[in-house]
Amino acid sequence: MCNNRQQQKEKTRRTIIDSALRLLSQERSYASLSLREVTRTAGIAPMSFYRHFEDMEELGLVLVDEAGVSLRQLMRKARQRIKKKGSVIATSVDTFMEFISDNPDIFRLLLRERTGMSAAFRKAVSREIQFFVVELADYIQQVEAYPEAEARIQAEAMVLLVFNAGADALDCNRTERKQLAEKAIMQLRFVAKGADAFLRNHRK
Amino acid sequence: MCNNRQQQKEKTRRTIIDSALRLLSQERSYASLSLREVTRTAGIAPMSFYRHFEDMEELGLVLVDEAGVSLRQLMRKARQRIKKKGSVIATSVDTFMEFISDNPDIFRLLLRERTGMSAAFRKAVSREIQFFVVELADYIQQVEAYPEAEARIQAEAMVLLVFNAGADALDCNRTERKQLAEKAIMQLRFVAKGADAFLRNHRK
DNA sequence: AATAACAGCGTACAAGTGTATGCCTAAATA
DNA sequence: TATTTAGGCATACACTTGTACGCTGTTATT
Repeated sequence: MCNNRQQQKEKTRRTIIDSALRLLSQERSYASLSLREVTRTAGIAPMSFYRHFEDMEELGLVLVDEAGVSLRQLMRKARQRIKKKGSVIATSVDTFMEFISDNPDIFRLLLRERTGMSAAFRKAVSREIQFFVVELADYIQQVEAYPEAEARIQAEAMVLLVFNAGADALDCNRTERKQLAEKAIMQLRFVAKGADAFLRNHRK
Repeated sequence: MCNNRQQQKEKTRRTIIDSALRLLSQERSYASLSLREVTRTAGIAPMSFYRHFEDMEELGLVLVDEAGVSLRQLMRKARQRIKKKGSVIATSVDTFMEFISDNPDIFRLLLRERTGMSAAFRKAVSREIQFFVVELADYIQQVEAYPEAEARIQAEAMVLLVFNAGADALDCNRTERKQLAEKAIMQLRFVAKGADAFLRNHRK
């Protein structure tokens, strides 16, 4: 019965992960976190870190994975809401902003560290964001019947705008956040309407 | 005649600045640069740094200023070209990409470190980028006669898209860069056309 | 010509870092 | 019950970091 053992290990593993996230939630870049600092706030000895992760880099990639899971939850939630309510754009942006309010730490990792860091890290982050883009591009292709390439380009623009609004919103209060959301919604409408007009013109 | 003295000082000051930029051009975030590392590549003693800058932070802000100067040069060049050639969007994006090719180090600072770093740093960077936004918003207001708020929102979207393309282009070869430019151009056209259609609709 | 200013250097130190080694103890296996 | 396994810890080592102090030698001022 190797249960108690594994449970304990998993528990301290989570402690490490949560500690890193907590440190990240202050104004810190992941690159500036030291192994010792993480173990210190986790309440374990520095060397114990290696029983769970090879590197700080490996921990970082795990954090990105966690963020990816959250992102997919977010997509699911947005889809559900869109089915009920009408406006796709407004619903999506609001859902996104709500998620940022609820668990800001994990989003900070993706949003603020999308650039910087090591190449492996950047690659992992952009991979997670690509899920968003592909999903949205599929949706656009399906609903609007655009060519794949144009749908993709439109989706990339929209995701970029939303994520940027999210990054700005991270350190804002509720009312500022609302303004940012409205701005993003308008920008997305520009893109959507523009793509529509543009492709309608060029379709023959 | 206090000239030779000042000249020499200015010279090593530049050496420090250039060394920092050179280090930045590799895959490094500014926050990860150490004072000693900068002085080492500059070929001076660590303590000599303090004869020129208070801090690494102060050096960082100087670098941002330098980048700001480059940005304004870029704007001037783009305006000149627009007067001669036609397409505003394509000319602007191409000019931007050309500038990134010519002096990538200074742009890396703005593009890649737009987020992250200290609050003072982020503020300085976004201030420089705001110049771009304001300039573009003015242009839009003037040419298209949009309300100020909408012109601003449109300008922010466009600048974000261009800068993002620039950031992606930093580590690309010529042909990839060309593709990114084309993508950005299309995205900007979406925004421009969309804003047009949107505001035409709502103007009654 | 005498003096002040000052850019730059070498040394030194305290604090922080990653990690190698080896021990301890409780759980898992035999 | 005896033995192995493995998570966790303390110690230790070799670095790197920022910066305080005092000294140079050259330049600028008087």
